[in-house]
Amino acid sequence: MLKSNQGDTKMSTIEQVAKVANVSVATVSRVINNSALVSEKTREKVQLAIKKLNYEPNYLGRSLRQSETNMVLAMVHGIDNPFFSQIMRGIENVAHAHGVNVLICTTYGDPKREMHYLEMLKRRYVDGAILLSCCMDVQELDQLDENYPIVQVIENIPESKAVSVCVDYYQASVQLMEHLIQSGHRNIVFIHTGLQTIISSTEKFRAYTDTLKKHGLPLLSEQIRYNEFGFDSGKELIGKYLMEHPKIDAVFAASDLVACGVINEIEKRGRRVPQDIAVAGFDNTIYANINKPRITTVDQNSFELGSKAMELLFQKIHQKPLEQRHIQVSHRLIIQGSTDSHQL
Amino acid sequence: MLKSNQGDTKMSTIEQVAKVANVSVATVSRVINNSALVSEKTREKVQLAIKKLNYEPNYLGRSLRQSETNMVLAMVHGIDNPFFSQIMRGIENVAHAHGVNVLICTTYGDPKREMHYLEMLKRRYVDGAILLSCCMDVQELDQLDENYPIVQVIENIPESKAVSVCVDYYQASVQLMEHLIQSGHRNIVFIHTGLQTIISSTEKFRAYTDTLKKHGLPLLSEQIRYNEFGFDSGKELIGKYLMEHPKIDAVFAASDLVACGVINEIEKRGRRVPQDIAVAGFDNTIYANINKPRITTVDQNSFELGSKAMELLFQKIHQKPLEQRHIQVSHRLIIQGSTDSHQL
DNA sequence: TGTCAAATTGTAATCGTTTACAACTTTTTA
DNA sequence: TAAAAAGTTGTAAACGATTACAATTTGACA
Repeated sequence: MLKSNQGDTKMSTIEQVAKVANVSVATVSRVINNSALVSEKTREKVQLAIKKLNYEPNYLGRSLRQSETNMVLAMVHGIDNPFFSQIMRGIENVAHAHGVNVLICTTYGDPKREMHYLEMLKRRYVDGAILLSCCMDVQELDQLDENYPIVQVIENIPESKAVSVCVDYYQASVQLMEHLIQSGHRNIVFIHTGLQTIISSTEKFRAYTDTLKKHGLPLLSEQIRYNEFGFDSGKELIGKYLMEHPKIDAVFAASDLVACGVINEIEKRGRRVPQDIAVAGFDNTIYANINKPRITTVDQNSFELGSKAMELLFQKIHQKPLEQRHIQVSHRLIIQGSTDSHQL
Repeated sequence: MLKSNQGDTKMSTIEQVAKVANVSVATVSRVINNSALVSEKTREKVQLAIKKLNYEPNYLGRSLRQSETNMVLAMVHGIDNPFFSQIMRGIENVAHAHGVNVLICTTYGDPKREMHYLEMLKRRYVDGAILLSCCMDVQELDQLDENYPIVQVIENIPESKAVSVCVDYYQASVQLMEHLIQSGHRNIVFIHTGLQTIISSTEKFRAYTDTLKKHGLPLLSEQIRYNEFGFDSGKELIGKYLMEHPKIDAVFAASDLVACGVINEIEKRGRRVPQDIAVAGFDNTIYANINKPRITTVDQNSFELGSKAMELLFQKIHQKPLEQRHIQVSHRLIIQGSTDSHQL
């Protein structure tokens, strides 16, 4: 208990510790950073004083002097996406191994909030940032990248010069489309709910169109702008498509949660999944496994996405040359009941 | 573009701005904080210099001097709980209205990580902290509370003196239990997966036992220690209970995701929900609405939980006297298909 | 015992801000 | 026109740490 604080909660400083221990502040600093050679006797004296005053070094002073904070920022859209959560674990794992704290902040796709939090980077409150979502344009991003250590994960802007870590969305989506087509589906719709500027969306869409063309199948979806990744937008969009194209027999949804919404709406309208309409998602989150039937999806190796991104960020922070600017992580197609009735 | 940086990315300081504008640092500072009276002419001069040098004030210096950072910490178990996500929105809403940034950090129930992040509080990196989860003991929490501005939300330790914001878990759970009993269920099991020291768990359990006793019904569950809030632990636990008590006809699960797991396992074993076994969850998250059938649950008014908590934290930070130490937020029982076959 | 090197400790500058106070202008007032 | 008041600006001391560099102590050795 802090009895020695004599009722006063105010923090003690290195100077007070020095006074109590009857040494100089330099010596106290050396003890704290147990780096330099300090004699055992003085070390003990100082440590006693630190205990007595309940001293904790002030990071602001330290960081100001050393011009590094040992903190990094992770910017996400919202924190309720289990896929992001997995990536965060990868990021945190590597960061903590280096004694660095990870701070998460949420933008909800609002450029103002994004700017607000990015000021932490500009104003040296954190050493670098990992962007899991980004709502600025290419110019802004490039300008940021020129001046501060940043790394993009998953939701990157392809035209930007900034470093990024991703899976091969195109290949993964082609595989998924091929699976649907091989299962006999012909009228496939793509339900996509991210921003148009985002690679994870454009690449999926490109794979969708290319694969359909290759097989001479009808292209039912157009690239659409939409800002939500949710259950309800999935419901709404499939509803619209079912009106336009009643013959739909398969759906490629850009995320598992969207796929959940799609399935919910399809069943509400009296059609069966997968017998009448097959549905596939993306990300391999808990949603894909809670849903009945389980949803066919693409696993993105999210832990590795996160750890790789953090490693790259460290390299940028310490100004080490990067061997490659764009890292690709492997993916895996997981076929389950929502597209394969044998697995029900 | 930062051409004026003459290729050097290094940050410019207030001193350089002062030199370029041909004024003193004090004047520059006054312009930045547009507080004191500065003549229009010099203000323009200074702003020009700021633009020219692409100057951004260093928060570390400022915070060191002002001894406040305008940042607060929100400590959560993990970021993948949609319920937490809602609370965060409440917190952020109030914080941003005051120009304060919210930083989220995750502990995953690991006391070491918790301590690690709490150092940010002790070392003045943030002005205060909101704890949405906490794995320290009462003594540690009380000591923290004596010395730093903290507020607990939902997962609080009841014995602690620290301020907290919660719903009335006891009443809410009693309501839920009464609903189950009125629906004709007699063999009700409680599936609980938080730590024993946590009020949201103990209060639910207390309501469970009290209500059963009141109606002379058998008490099938014992308070158990368990550290996960997940789908799989729900499956595992209900599996165990079904072996011990095959006559179970209702389940009260401590969270929606656990309820999902429970339902999944029950159906896997060939029983129907709600006809054979009714299942209720807690928190009113997206999980409760994705599941088929939809899950009966308790809405906790999560946005208000968050905003109230942040308001309290501001009061503590600014050392304003608190009118009450414990704030209660209203809840609402939501009856859906998992306990009521009329709603299927 | 005196000398020198090694080990330990202290002094003071520094990081980038804010701000009390002093100093200097300009304007107002008698 | 001089004095007082009001409006600007500058000087220098904080904030709390780290770290060259200098100064001191210690111990070994001849």
